[in-house]
Amino acid sequence: MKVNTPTTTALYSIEQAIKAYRRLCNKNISKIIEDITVDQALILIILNDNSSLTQMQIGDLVFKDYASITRILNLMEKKGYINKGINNKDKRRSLLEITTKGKETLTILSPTIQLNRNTALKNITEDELNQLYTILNKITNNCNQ
Amino acid sequence: MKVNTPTTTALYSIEQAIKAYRRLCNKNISKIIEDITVDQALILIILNDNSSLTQMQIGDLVFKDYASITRILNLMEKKGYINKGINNKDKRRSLLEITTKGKETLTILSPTIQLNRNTALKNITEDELNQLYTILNKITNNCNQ
DNA sequence: TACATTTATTTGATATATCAAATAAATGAA
DNA sequence: TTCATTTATTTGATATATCAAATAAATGTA
Repeated sequence: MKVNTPTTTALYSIEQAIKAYRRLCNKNISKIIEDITVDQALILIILNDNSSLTQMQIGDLVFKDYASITRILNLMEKKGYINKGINNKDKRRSLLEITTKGKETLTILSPTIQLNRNTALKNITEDELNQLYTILNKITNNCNQ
Repeated sequence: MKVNTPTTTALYSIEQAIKAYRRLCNKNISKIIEDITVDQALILIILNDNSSLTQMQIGDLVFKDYASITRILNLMEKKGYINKGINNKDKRRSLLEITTKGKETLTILSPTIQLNRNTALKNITEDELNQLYTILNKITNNCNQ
């Protein structure tokens, strides 16, 4: 395969890393809580830390299409992790809040989420993390021009 | 949002970068060829450069589940980009080959694929690419332990 | 050879990704 | 106020992701 130039391997390795990380997260999370996905857990964290976010804001935070957010939130409501009402100040918007079950789930998952991050970043220095962050941001900006 | 430690931002930025890159690729590719996706184009490149790969090998190369490979290849065959026969040496395996249409498509797409890579990596030095590659590989290995 | 095990691919079920179009509420301008 | 435009969310259609289970061919072993 002719994919061994720095250009191609770098982009290739991004895909590889994120998939390995997601697999790890999914595996460890589903060991603890059966019916929640990594994406749903992340949204739960966001809803727990921030009040009165719109679905669009959530989508922007997690880099997901608004259509995906609609569907993910519907599933999360069906499973009792969140409540979805209507914002009376602006009836186009929904009013999202985490339920008690959602908060409890976060408490239970919290060590696993931390473990996943630590596992992924084992033996990587803070310097390297900053480099990584800087370079990836350049790529993101380049792509979003 | 409390996601501003180096640990979290780094992992977060991987997701962000790969999504931005995929969006860019999809947008530019679909401008040229209507009915092909980035994933399909990548598999086409691989099939063009390598003969007699199994579906599992392709899956390993592009970090995809074998079930996904089955479905993607079926779509690609339906659209005439590849032929899928049976390997008579081992009848469990399929015999994959790129069609003339597939090769022509690659020729047409080749400049766009190169442009996408160059766009994404504009103003990033080879040193940085190597750093990126090294760090991401560490993450991948950490996750796959 | 006969049977258990392994390997390659497929299928089913469910979740997410993406684009386009639809819906409905809010806003701006005449 | 009225109508066009913008904004937030939803829906439809199709592609991909993921796990588990099914299928069928190949291989190993008694």
